[in-house]
Order: sequence, then structure tokens, then C-alpha cells
Amino acid sequence: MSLDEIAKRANVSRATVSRVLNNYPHVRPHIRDRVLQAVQETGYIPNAVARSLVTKRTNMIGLLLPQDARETFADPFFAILIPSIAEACTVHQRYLMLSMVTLNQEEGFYQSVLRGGHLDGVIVGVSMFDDPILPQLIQDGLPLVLLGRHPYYPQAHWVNIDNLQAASQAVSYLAAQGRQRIALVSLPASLVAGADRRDGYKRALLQAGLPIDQRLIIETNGSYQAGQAAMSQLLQLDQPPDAVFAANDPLALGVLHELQNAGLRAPDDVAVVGFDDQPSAAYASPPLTTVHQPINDLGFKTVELLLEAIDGQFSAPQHRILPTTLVRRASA
Amino acid sequence: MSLDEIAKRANVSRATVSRVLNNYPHVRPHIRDRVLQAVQETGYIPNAVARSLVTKRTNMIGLLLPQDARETFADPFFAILIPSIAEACTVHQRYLMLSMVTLNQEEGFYQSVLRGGHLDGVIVGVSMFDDPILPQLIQDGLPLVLLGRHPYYPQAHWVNIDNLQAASQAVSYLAAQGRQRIALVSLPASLVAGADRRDGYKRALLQAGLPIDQRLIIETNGSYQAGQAAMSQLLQLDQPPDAVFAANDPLALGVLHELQNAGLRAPDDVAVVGFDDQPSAAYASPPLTTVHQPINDLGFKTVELLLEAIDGQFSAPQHRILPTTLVRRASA
DNA sequence: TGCTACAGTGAAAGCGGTTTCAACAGCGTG
DNA sequence: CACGCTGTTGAAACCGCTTTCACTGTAGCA
Repeated sequence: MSLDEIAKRANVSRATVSRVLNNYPHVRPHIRDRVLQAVQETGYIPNAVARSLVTKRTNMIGLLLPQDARETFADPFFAILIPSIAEACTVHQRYLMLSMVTLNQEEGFYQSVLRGGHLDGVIVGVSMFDDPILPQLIQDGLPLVLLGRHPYYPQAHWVNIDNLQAASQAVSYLAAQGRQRIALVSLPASLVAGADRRDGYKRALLQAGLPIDQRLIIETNGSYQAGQAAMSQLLQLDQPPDAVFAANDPLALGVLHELQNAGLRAPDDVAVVGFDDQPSAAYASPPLTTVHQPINDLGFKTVELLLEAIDGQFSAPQHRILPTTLVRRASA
Repeated sequence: MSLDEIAKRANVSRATVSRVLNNYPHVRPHIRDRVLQAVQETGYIPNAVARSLVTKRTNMIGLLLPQDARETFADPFFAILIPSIAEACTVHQRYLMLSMVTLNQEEGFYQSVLRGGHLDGVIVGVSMFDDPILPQLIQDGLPLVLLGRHPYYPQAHWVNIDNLQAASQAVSYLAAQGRQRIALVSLPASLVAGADRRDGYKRALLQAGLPIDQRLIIETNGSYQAGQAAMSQLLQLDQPPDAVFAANDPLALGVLHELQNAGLRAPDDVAVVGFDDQPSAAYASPPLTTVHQPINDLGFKTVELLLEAIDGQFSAPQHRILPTTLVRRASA
């Protein structure tokens, strides 16, 4: 069923049907009603593809996730972020295309996704410094928002939290309690957020007049198991830490678990602070002190920034920084 | 840049360019080369929307997730399933549209997504018996595959595991060890899978000659915290259980945690079996005995079944059942 | 009353591809 | 040599919508 059919049924031209459907003014009420009735009767839904062909808008935005997206999904950060983005899309009447395509994997397919005109814009769940897709993407000129700042692409819009500041605050909090040997269980340094949180950790130590001890810094892949392993390793040091800043909550929970296995207690023996404030953090034993980041807002703001970018509202790159807060529970 | 431009550049007609691009036979090699060279030089990518308008194919499939998708994403089952589906789409050169739209929420938007011609077919991450979207969807006639069987819609294709049989096997395993009071920490009965696993539990009890004790059956929302709460409740019974079958792994891990809190040990005091075999199950303490389901395969088979359905290969509804295995670790 | 301005409408031209159809060349055959 | 194929190509129609443009009719105004 097409426009023509409605047009015939309502005894008007296709142009008029189109006007009614798109809420143009300058259509006389009784004509509008006739059209709407025909639409009602037939259950007509306009063909989105045909519409897109002429309007150059698909109302579809892409969410590009990193190659290792399988691990990504296990991360509670993404488990909250992705539904937020999806919801934001629905709220704004946009469709969401999920893509885990990588450059090396399927060059041609990647090209056709991104440059085939299917997408109005793209959100890049970027993270790595050297993501191979980014350069192409940015050159393509497709409206784009990065989820997280990226030092190499100042011209790109992004939404982020202040990872450095947030991490610094968490570590300062530990230092203020008199903790002397504060360990860092970190994310991969290849991630921008990983590097930022590490830098925040170091800055806080220096500000507190504490030394930076490389043996207290353990780089991990960010998983629960890695947290366990890291803590286990830290406990074997001659001088084990009296506090741990874990760069995300899964790591922190792993750390807590390993402490428990070793017969140690948090915060008495070792204070632990996490990052993310994932829902289960409050239910850990002991409940986890952690940096809360507004993941939901992050998703919404990112979508909204992208939509504004698609509308061409900006001449300069936009950088939105959302606030974090340290949530004090029992673990530190 | 459009077909015309390539046509002019290669000094052929648009039809010929189209033929080359779609690998038609009957194009003389030197003409084909000329066209390909023009494509190369210009970096031309055909407009997918225009193509879709005439071919009636968008190469895009939808993944419809339930209303409570936010919880859904926290479930490791979906954390594995969704990337699998995404990967299967990439492998088969299809795009994936993620949708959490619900009927009540945005009727119009829902309609335009599903009936606007954007989608070649839909995977429904169905679960509830009375999902309000399903009737419409099935009537719409859009190619569709359910993720999990549904008793009310025999005409729909689906891919599933045999939940009843798998649960039954797990409980029989406990009974064979001489466990007398086997509790069930179940999923909501409003979920088909929840009901199936509960029925399997009951069947195994009856087959083992054990009574069905309603006090030993606790219905939950399937979360880790719910598992803790359920176990806590079970331990307050006059005669607490000596085994627990948890209907998914988060529940089982919560149960284990609560046992530990109560100073009890698994499997000595209470044996615990889970369901899913999520990656972290092997790292639990004790490592979790659980029903392994091939979530990855589930994702791939579902996509492949949908693609076949889109090709119109079936006259009868297809039901694919994938095998499960009980993975014996230390918790039971 | 005669003009202008503008609201309201339809015809038709795209959007960028695919596909049908007809035309033409070159070939083997009777 | 006429004929019918087959292989190869281009012209043009078409997919279903939006949007421009031109054309009415009517109201407002001098």
C-alpha cells in the first residue's frame, strides 16, 4: 500500500497526503480529515526507505563498539550504557544500529555500513588510543560523537567524565585517611580512560606527598578475575598495600574477594575503592566505596549531542563533561 | 556521487555500472574493468537506501528485547547472546537494529519501526507468556524468529534449548547423590523459560520419588541479590534444603554467597547447581556446577534461521533445539 | 471594481538505484 | 544469403516518497 492508494481513497493528490502526514500547515481541515481517515481505515504506514531516499535522513544512528566487544558486554558499564543509549534513541524517535564491525575484519562491509547512507550519525564507543577505525571515520565526515575523550582527535565531539579528576579524588580520599601504600589495579594503558585514571592516581599521590611505587601498580584487562589475580600478586609483596584503588568495579570486587580468601578484611587491613558504582557495588561485602559515574546520563547526553551535531548546530567541537561523585560505603 | 557519475566516467550506461556492481555475468571484461576502475578512483559506495527502495531488501534485521531490557543486559546470558547475534549478522553481511521499544510506550514509533519497511526480519528476545507485542508482530507477517519457544504461537519459528529436559537432568543429578530436600530458586513464572525449568525440576523430583514441597520453591526475578535473599529465606525453614537448583547462574552465585555468609559450605552442607554456565561460574568459590547452554550457537542459529525464513525457504514453522550439558564442578 | 497577495492544491520532477525491454552485433545454420 | 540465436548494451520505467512550481480561488485593499 502506498501514498497513491491513500490519495485515491481520499480523492486528493499524493502531494496533499504527504503534506498531511508531515503536518504541513496550509491544508484545509476537512481535507486533512479525509486523508487521516483513509490512513486510519487502511492502516497505512509510510515507507521509511522511500522517505529516506529523498530526505537524506534515515533517523538511524550507529553505535560502534570496539573489537573486543564480547568482553565489553560483560562489563556492567556497558550493560547500563547500551540500554541507556537505546532508550535515548527511542525517546528521540531514532533507530539504533549496533555494529561491532572492525576495519580489518570486513573492510568492505564496514565501508558500506558507514558510507552507504544508512546512518545519520555514529556514536563511537571508543576507548583505545590507537583504534584503527577512528581516522577513517573522522575523515569521512559522518556526524560523530565519541564516548570518551580522545587526545588525538580534538576536532571530534565527545561526552565524558573527568576520569583524571575522579580517580584523583578517590585516591586523595584514601590518602586523607592516612593510607601510606596505595596500590592501583588499573585498566589497560591502551585505553584512554585507563591512562586518565592512572594519571589521576599518580597526581593524587604526588599531591599527598606519597611516593609512586611501580610495584604497587598492576595493569589488568579490567575483569573480576583480573582483580583477584592482581590482589593476590599485591599480597605477595614484601610490603603489601594498605589500600587499593581499582579502576573499575569488577576489579574492585575481585580485589575484595581475594582479600577475603586471604583472610584479610576491608577496610581494616586494606581499604578498597572502585570506579563505576555498578548496581551490585552496594551489595558487595563489604559494600563498595566507589566513584559513581552517571552512566545513564552519559548515554542520553551522547545521543543528544549527536542529534544536535546531525542538525549541524555546531561550528566548534563540543566536549561535555559529566560530574562524578565518590560514594562512601564500607570498603574504605 | 552517484551511479551516473561512474557511468559517465567509464563511458557506459548506468545499467551497466549496476550490472558490474552486482556481479552480473554478460558484461565484457574490458568494460567491467573500466567500471571498476572508475569506482576505485572515486571511492564510490552505492547508496544503500536507494538500492533498498527497489530491491525491497534492507539487509537489516531487528532484535527486539523485552521491556525490562535494562535488567536484561545485566544478565550474563544476554551479555553473551547479543554480541553473538551481532557477530552472526556481520558474518552474514547484515545490519543489526537493536530495539527496546515497547507497545505501550510508543505505539506509533513501534509501528513505524516494524512496518516502515526498514527491517527484513525480526528476532524477538521473547520470554514472557503474555508479551503484548507478539500478537501484532505475528499478524504483521514480517519474517520472525523467537528466541525461545512460545506455547501460544505454534506458527512461529524459534530456536531454543530444551529447558525442561535440562533442568530435569540437573535436579536428577542432585537426587542421584541422595539429596532429599532439593530447593528451586526459580525465574519468574511469567517467563516461558522460567516455567519450563520449574516443570523440569518437578518432573525430576517425581521421577526420583521425592515430594514436591512448595516451601522449597522460591520465585525470584533472577538476579544475584534475589539469589541471596532466596537462600536466606530457605535457611530459615524448619527443615532447610540440602540442595538448591538455581534457575540461572546469577541466582546460583547469590545462593553460594549467602551460604558462605551463613557459615555453611557447598557442597557439603548444601549442594548448588546453576543454569547457563556463564564464564565466571568456573571461578566461583566453589566452582559452580551448572547447566551449560550454547549461547553463542543460539545467537548464530537464530540469525541463520531468520535469514532462511526471509528467503522464504519454509512452508512449515521451524523449531531448532540446541543441546545442553551439565558441567560438573565443585558445588554439587 | 480591479489588483495584489496568499492560502490551498495538483502535476511533475526528482532522490539513486535496479530491472525490463528492445536493439544491435556477431555467429552458426539451412 | 537469409534466418534465428546468443551475448552485450543502453533507454526508460519504476520503487514510494518529498518538494518545487504553477495554477486556482478568495480575501483584503485601494
